[in-house]
Amino acid sequence: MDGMPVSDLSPAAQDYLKLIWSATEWSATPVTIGVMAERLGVRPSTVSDGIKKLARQGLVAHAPYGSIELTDAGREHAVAMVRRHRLLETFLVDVLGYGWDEVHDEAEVLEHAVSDKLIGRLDRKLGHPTRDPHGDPIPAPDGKPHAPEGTQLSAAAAGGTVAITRISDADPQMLRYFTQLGLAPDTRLTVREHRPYADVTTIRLHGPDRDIDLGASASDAIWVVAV
Amino acid sequence: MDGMPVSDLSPAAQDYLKLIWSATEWSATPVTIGVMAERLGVRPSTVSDGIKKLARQGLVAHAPYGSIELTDAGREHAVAMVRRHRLLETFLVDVLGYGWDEVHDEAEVLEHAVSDKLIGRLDRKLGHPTRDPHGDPIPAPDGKPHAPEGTQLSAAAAGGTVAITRISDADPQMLRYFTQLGLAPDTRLTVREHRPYADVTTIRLHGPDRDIDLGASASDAIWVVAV
DNA sequence: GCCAAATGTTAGGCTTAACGAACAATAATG
DNA sequence: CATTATTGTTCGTTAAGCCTAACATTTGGC
Repeated sequence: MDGMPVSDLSPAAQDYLKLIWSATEWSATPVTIGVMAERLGVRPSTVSDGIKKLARQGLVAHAPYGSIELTDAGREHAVAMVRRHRLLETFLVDVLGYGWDEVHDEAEVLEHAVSDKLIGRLDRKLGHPTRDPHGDPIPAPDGKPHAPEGTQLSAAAAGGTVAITRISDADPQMLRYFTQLGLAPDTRLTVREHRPYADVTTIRLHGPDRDIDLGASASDAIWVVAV
Repeated sequence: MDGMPVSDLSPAAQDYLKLIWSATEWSATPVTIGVMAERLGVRPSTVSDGIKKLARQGLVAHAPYGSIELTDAGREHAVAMVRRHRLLETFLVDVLGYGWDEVHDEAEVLEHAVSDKLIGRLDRKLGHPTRDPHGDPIPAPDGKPHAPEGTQLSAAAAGGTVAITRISDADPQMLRYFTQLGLAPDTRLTVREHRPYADVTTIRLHGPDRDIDLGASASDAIWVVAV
């Protein structure tokens, strides 16, 4: 139902589609021009122009002043880009020995340069992985979503013992902080308490048995599942 | 005397510099606007503009209507790009299992997208290789040339037994043909005769003991050393 | 050594992706 | 519910990198 490979889109178009898809992966917040502009580090006017063009190409649905949604064709390209990004991150960590906090920016550039053939080879080399180094699901070649699991740490019931399933890779700075603390995918911990007005969640790490206070942005970035 | 990493140049500028360097690697033919335009697949006017800009940046020496030469700074960037290209080709063959005739175009794109850090990791992963899959020398990080060796097959003495040291990667089509024939770096053969006006060189492959006639473009693309 | 052919340069346009400024529409507040 | 604040859109520019067409300079043949 298209024939156009994702590589035929401009890097900017690829970024737009990937961002729209990613923004709705873990929450249902509607995607707006402003949010996109901020995350892409460009001006709203630039995004407004760009979205208009994607709409003309039938990749997004967008009425002026309305919110932005992917069409089926647009979603297909977006998922292909996410697959690229996550396979590349996995490669950088597993094969080249990068730290999991160092891979995001590198993958961000590479994802626009690799061919479908290279992605296929990489997938084979890596043993068809289903999770990237942050625990994010890697979509299959056909775009099947690899259903995500877990809830944000900020929403996990106090007292429960959980394992980290994913950590948002949006902020490398934060990832380095987590590394220092010993927080990574598969780390086990107990949720001790949420202190609502301080926006602080206290957790206890298993193993070192250390207590850690996390602010809202940190406990929103960590996804856990009960064990 | 620079500090500017090669990644700060535009992809087009990187291509120009790499091409100028490569053109003089195996022969002393002066580089002209026309040659560059043809190899890059763009119009001479485009190259003329581009070279003027590189001259302003102090990366090439070029007086109007004159020939084109790299400055020391330009050479540094050019060699860095060649290093990237050849390490990437080696990676694609050694790690991802590409055929040596499939890697050129992929590397051509990737070389503009990888970081210096990635190149360093790749080099280590590959065991600091000194030759790429075509037998071309991989410059060291400091730009030291890894002295080339051998002569073109077209210039090798008839009757001599030689080993292939490199095969120009300029034409993937030709590489596929060579693969079919069993010609690759390290292949041993005997030069039987050069027939000057037919522009044909006859060689005998060791092992299969097969005789092969090669035209001028083929016997220019193959470099050999006496064994 | 002159003139034509080959080669190189300049000038003017096009496209993409960015910007800022001015304007339009929607949302929020009193 | 009117007015202000926020958010989104349009429009005119800019910078790269490409193009074509017109012009300039070399080079090579006779």
